[in-house]
Amino acid sequence: MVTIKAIAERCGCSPATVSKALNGAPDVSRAMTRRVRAVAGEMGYVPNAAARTLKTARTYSFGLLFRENASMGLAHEFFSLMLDGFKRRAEELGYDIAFINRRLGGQERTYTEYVQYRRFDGVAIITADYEDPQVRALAACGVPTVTVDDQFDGCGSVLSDNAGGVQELVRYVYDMGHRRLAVLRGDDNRVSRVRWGAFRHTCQALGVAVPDEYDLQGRYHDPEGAGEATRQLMALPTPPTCIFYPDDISYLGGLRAAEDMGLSIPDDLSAVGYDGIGLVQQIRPRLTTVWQNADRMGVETAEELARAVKEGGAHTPRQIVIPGALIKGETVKKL
Amino acid sequence: MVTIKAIAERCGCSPATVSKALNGAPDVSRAMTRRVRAVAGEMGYVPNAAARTLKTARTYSFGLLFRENASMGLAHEFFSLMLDGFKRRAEELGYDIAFINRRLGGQERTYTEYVQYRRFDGVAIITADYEDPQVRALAACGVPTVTVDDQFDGCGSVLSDNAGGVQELVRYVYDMGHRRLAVLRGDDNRVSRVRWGAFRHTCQALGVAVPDEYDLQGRYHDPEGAGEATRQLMALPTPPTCIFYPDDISYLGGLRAAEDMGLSIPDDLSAVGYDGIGLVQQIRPRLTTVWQNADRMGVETAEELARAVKEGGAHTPRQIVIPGALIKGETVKKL
DNA sequence: TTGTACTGCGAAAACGTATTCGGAGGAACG
DNA sequence: CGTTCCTCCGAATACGTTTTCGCAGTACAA
Repeated sequence: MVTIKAIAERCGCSPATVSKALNGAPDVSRAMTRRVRAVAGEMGYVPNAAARTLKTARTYSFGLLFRENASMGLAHEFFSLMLDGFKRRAEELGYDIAFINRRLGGQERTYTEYVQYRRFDGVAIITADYEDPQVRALAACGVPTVTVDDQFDGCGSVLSDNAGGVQELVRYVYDMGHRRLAVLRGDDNRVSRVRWGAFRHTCQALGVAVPDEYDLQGRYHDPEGAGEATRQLMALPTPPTCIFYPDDISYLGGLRAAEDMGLSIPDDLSAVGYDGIGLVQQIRPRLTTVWQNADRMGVETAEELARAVKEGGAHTPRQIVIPGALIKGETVKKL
Repeated sequence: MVTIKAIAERCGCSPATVSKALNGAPDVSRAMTRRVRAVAGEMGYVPNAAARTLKTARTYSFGLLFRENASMGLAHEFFSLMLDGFKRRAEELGYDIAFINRRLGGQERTYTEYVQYRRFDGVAIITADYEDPQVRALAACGVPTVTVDDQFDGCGSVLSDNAGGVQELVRYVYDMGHRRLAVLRGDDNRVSRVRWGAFRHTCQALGVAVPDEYDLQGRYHDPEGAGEATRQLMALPTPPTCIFYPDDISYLGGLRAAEDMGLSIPDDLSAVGYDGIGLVQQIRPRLTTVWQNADRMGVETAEELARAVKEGGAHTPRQIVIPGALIKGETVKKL
């Protein structure tokens, strides 16, 4: 490995001058700068990140925390698109991405300790379990942090406009003539509560009553559970005319269950999802759903994080809300 | 930030002793070791990765190269599941994961330079464009490397058993009575060539002739293209009885096209895919396809990489082939 | 001539850790 | 008592870089 010391010898100058020349310091002559850079180039010099970090206390890299014990994790298009956007924008801004562990030299440690060990400039918490005390500790440990789809004191956050999306979706279904609306909720977390609140609120504003038996607790990305819920709903004396599934994947379970019962979507039953997953849009009937702008959420996460790092203590964390878009498919029948 | 020097003062010993005690060196007494560790614990000591790396020339982290200009990239379940397995196993083995760029301090550099900059202990090339000269240079630069679904000299590799999978698939379709088999190929790369070769070879062994008009060049994960190909094939004077799509997602395009033409799968046309994506298995008719064990491929990649790092020059790179599994769905009709 | 200002460079220290080597002290042995 | 051996610890050095500060030299003005 060639070091600045070796370059200094070849150039007949000191290592200090080499360092300054390579970094474009003003107190080195143009001639010297050119010479140093030429020699560095021909010797194949590559700086040493560890040495640089040790000296400057900066790593130019972001730590990324993904939930671990999740059902889908990375395999969900929403999260992978967000990661893609985050990674792309962070790299444009000059930051690298590394995953955050809780393992450190064979031993189990906390996220916070790991982040201190690696000296990340900033931390993005993309889909962790926000109830986990370790996650909360990490968000509060002083390293610039941005959370996605949840909100902590002192941290920036990027939030999908779930309330707006649900409202638009409910209004659309209402406008199509539906009055008997059933909802299947996802796992209990902030996103679910926001969506459910928006659902109830919008229904109320429209004068639509939602009886208890139309309001079911379910899980995200659980086609089997959604199928079971669908059977249960359609067996009621007065079944709903439209079911709000917690997400596009769960809807697939509902679709299967409906077919098994001899019901056709949308002729016998209307249905909507949430997420706007590209793959699901490929199947017939095309699902009416709300598309979440996952890529842009990742991009905004990177930008907010970069701002937080750059501005340091002077930074005022922002709450960034990203709107989605209603996809009018073929699964809601005009009544 | 508390350093070993601070611990040394509190313990009344030297930094060297602290370092040795924390690392479990044999030449420090049990009593001293206990005391140092206790003090380190109560002072909240966390080692500094940069300093350690500078001294030891090891980072305990793997660089990960994902293709950049891909249509899907991370958003494909196959790759995200593989990444998940890779990450999980690597962390169990004590390695962290970071993405590989080609940006370094604002400037565009090569992958190789970036890897040298970060001093990764090993590199995994998961879905890069293997024709890219930069990728080939990285694989040849001396850092322990494992490639997935392609093979380079001197590097370990983890390969999906595409030949075996295709062969099993073709035989199954043949056994179901089909003799007019059409194939839509994916983008031109090693995997496609292996699959196509296995297809031709198996057909030949079974005495099935594949006319040129049954053999189409297409792309991966391209439902529109697959739909177009399907229309083209079904417009032939003697259309095929079964179409081999390059992957599960492309099949969805075929399914739509068939429905548009008033054809029912599998009654009027049989179809098979490749990948075994969970989401696609949720839809009716359930697709007959070959499931690839992406998680295990990721795990094996991590293990082979760890071996290569551990054994250093003495390591003999392995070719690890991971079998898939035929999923007998409902899209191939018994003739 | 003296004084002032600016330019271009280098010596040296520092970041936090791991490792080598030697020395002090004690125990065991002849 | 002298010798050898073992245990435990610390001084010193090195890893590669950045940064501060001072110095020499030159230019310019008074």
